[in-house]
Amino acid sequence: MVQRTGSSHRAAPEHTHPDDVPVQTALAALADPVRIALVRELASSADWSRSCGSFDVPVGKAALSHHFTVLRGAGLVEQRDEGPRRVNRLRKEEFDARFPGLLGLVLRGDQ
Amino acid sequence: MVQRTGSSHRAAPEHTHPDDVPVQTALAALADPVRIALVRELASSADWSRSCGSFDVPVGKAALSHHFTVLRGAGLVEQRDEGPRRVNRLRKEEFDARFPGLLGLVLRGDQ
DNA sequence: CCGAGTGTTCGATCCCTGTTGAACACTCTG
DNA sequence: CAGAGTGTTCAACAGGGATCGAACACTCGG
Repeated sequence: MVQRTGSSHRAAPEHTHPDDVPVQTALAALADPVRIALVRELASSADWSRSCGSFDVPVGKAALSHHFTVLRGAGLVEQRDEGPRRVNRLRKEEFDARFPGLLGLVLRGDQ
Repeated sequence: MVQRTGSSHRAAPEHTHPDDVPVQTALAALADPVRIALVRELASSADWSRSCGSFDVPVGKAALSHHFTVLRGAGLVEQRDEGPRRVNRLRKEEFDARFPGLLGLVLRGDQ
């Protein structure tokens, strides 16, 4: 069996590199409880191991899809299609190179 | 003549120490163009040298007053009454101790 | 004591963002 | 090819935040 992981007929999600993200956009993306939860949960998981629906947040899938769009637009998350689901990866290195320390502040989690 | 600087009959503004500020609040406070402008302009001025009305932002004084309330609530700004006006100080050290690097990211100003 | 200057508060408005349910699109399995 | 699972898009809605003008409070200088 061939592993066609990554070559779907679906439109690939649009990504924004952290280098192209204004500070204000990055801050706004992280100034939301649901997205903070997503980023934290994502940080404590292996890359590409979590599909969008696998997160423990109290919102429907429509809102969830919206939040991932925001995270992508802020250069925080990279997504890839794997069969029927869309798996995620936190862009730690790239984002930290652009905004040193910012991600760390959010992940610290001391309120 | 006596310098009564600081002892007015006006209610002193309520301040929040950065240590008591949640990350989300700090991020939300900085995720606004007007407040970013205020913080930047404040950073390039001497402490207590700027009154609220002396900032170059395109909003009326009602909105301006609101923004300073938000900045105080995020532990970013300290205010003191000097006669008829309220002068400001950016809480660089305290805020940076609580959120290392965050203020620096905003002050960098590379979009 | 009056007036100018400064800042806050209040009410109203507007817009943006987060949310939902429903419909749709795509993938894989039987 | 039907159906289950996953995620996006759409229209609609609600809530919050930013904004303004007006009224008010306070300080200082004539």
